[in-house]
Amino acid sequence: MPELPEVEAVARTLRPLVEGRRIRSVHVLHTIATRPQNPSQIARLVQGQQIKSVERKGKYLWLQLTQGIVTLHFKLDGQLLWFPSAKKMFEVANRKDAGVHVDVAFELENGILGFADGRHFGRVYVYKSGDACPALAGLGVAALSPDFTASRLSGLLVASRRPLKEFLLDQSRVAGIGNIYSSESLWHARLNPFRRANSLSSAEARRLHKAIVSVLARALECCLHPPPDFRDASWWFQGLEKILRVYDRRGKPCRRCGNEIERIAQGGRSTYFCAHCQK
DNA sequence: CCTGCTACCTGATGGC
DNA sequence: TGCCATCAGGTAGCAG
Repeated sequence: MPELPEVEAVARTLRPLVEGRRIRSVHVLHTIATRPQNPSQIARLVQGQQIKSVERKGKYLWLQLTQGIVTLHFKLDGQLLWFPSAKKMFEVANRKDAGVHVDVAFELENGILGFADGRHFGRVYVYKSGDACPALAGLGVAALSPDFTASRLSGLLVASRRPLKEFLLDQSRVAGIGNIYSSESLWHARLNPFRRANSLSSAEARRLHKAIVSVLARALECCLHPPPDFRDASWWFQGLEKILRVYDRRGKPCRRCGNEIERIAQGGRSTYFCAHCQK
């Protein structure tokens, strides 16, 4: 559930399911998801603890325990699954025919929370506190948080000479924007992805801020209707293509000016944009 | 410090 | 149909 809106929708769906529950045990089924932390280390820190809350910053999700945290990062394809019992989970998980790859399972009083990722990119780590997690500590201002203001964005832009597209993907500056919503935000702001961050006028910076906020908010609404269904391993976010204006539209007409949408590579990732109306 | 490149995995898709 | 190349919503780590 890659970018901020998807992870936020997951967080909201997860809260009523796990908040206040106790973690009876942890099963690490694929150690690649937790390496270099080992299963016994994880079990020792987590088992028996209560989940006080579910938190999110950028694309990171974490379970706040009585003491310590469990961070979850879904990378490209990771997802959460919910099973009524360990028995039910092992009936479908990690069998050749089923296509359900649970890497880590948390056994709670009311069911099993599985972290699943067939590609094994996603990661689950345990820390004694939020401050002890370097990845969380390195995140910049959270997009959609009250701190993410136009002037805050403007200050960050001025300090960077990177192309706008790469600037937006840098989680240490603004946390939560990924490859889809960076292209979308630049299209809405009518800004060319090659423009240097520090070349923007203050009016352009405000335009970009407004575009980011509206793109993420709209995507979140979409991600909540319908909300994630952890009981269905084949479930995925629906209908996002309806709200996307440029992403994955190479060769199609720009919805603003009719010019052909281009796809180019920046920093090894695809950028979609309209060369005619994004200046 | 900053930037650019590679690696990490697996599965789906498209061109020939 | 088969095969190979390319692509995928992300980030850590490393070299320069």
